[in-house]
Amino acid sequence: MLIQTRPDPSPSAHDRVYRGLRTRIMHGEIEPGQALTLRGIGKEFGVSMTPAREAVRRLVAEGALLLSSSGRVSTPDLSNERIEELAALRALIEVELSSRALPRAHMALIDRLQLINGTISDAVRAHDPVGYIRTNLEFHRTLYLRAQAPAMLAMAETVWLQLGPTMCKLYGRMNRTEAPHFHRHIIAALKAGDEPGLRLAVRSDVTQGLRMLTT
Amino acid sequence: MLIQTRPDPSPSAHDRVYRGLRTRIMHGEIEPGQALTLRGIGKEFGVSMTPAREAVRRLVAEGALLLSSSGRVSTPDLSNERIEELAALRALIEVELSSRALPRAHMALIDRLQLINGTISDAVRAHDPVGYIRTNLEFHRTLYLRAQAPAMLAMAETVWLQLGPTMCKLYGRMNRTEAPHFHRHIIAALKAGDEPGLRLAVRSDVTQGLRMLTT
DNA sequence: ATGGATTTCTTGTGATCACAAAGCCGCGCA
DNA sequence: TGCGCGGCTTTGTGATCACAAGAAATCCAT
Repeated sequence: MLIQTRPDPSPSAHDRVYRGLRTRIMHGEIEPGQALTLRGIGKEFGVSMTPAREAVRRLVAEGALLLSSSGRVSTPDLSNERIEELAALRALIEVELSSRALPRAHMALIDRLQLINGTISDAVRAHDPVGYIRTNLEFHRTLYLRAQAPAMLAMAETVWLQLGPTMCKLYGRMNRTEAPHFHRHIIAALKAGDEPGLRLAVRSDVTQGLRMLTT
Repeated sequence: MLIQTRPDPSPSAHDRVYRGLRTRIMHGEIEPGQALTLRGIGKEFGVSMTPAREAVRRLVAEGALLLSSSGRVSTPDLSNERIEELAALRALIEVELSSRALPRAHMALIDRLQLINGTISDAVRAHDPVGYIRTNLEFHRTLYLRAQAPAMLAMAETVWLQLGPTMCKLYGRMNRTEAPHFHRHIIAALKAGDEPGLRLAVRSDVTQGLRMLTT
């Protein structure tokens, strides 16, 4: 069989599949318990089973997917204990990240955060759960990128990934009326250079968002 | 991510390769910068390239291996900033784990920890770096298992994994004279039920062990 | 019509192969 | 002697295939 001429020079096939699935999971576009098949993934991304399997294996290793004993793959349905753990991890890591970002947070960053916060409000008003989750993550990531701590950010994103399907389930059935108000606390603490206030605001935002996840 | 405690009766090929490489890396048996080949790994474990590639991809995703732009795979040589980040992560996560383990730490656990600590001293006296690293990790894991927090423990192990080759380089050229004395502080705090003391002891043990890693 | 057995289909697993790109070695030329 | 340069080799990538195990559908007997 001839190699199909792909115009993409840099991204390998498994990487495209991995990124595609990853963002879908992190943004909460796949609900918990949904089953996936390697051949289906391969057909969707136009590749064979081999890259699909590698991408799935990687996501399983990161806790974003669950591999049943028979090898079947699906999105995990988290227990309340697991959710509490992941929320605690978010609090630990993201508080540290925000604290490290504070000294480098200049006005341009704060402006961008306020802009993103406005987009969150738009998504809330439009009752768009996926848009809400995606923009909310963008808010946090924009702040944490300033921490210049890639290993910590990767850890935080791994936690987000594990919570993705569960957040899909939650925000699907809940109707927010406004953007999370702790984001305003975060921005205010950044403006004031108030580190204890920032830590408290980030911790509150993370735990408040996940307290309602535990049924 | 190795969450299930029971060994699978029929471990698949990629899982055997993954576990084999993982323990070798975590125990510091591979020094940083060492190159690996898929065919070599496959031959070593008696499998073809496919499971070897899946295992390598998984370890790359966990930060235990580095994939160069040309696809070559090797153990990473960490920068000082990265080491500092990982040390901070260890401090954050392991302090929390020890704190959660404290209420469940009974006498049998403390006895086991003291036994393991004795084995660490033996490894130090025998100038056995790999044995020292392995037993040291066993000390921490034994304590953290009591926290009943598998997601957090998995995160901690991922950090250990990333530090494995670097610890190999360090402990190879350093000659310890005694077991880490903060382990005695940890055991004392466990006996006394002293949570602040335990948090301080764990944090000290982690950061002290990694301060000398930054060249 | 219903429950159990059997067949069929689906799905994951791992080996193998063709191919491309990167490394490596040695030959030849200045 | 130093430096390209062309070929050979090594190595990763992804498609394809045979196989086994599980799930689903079908069929037969009561």
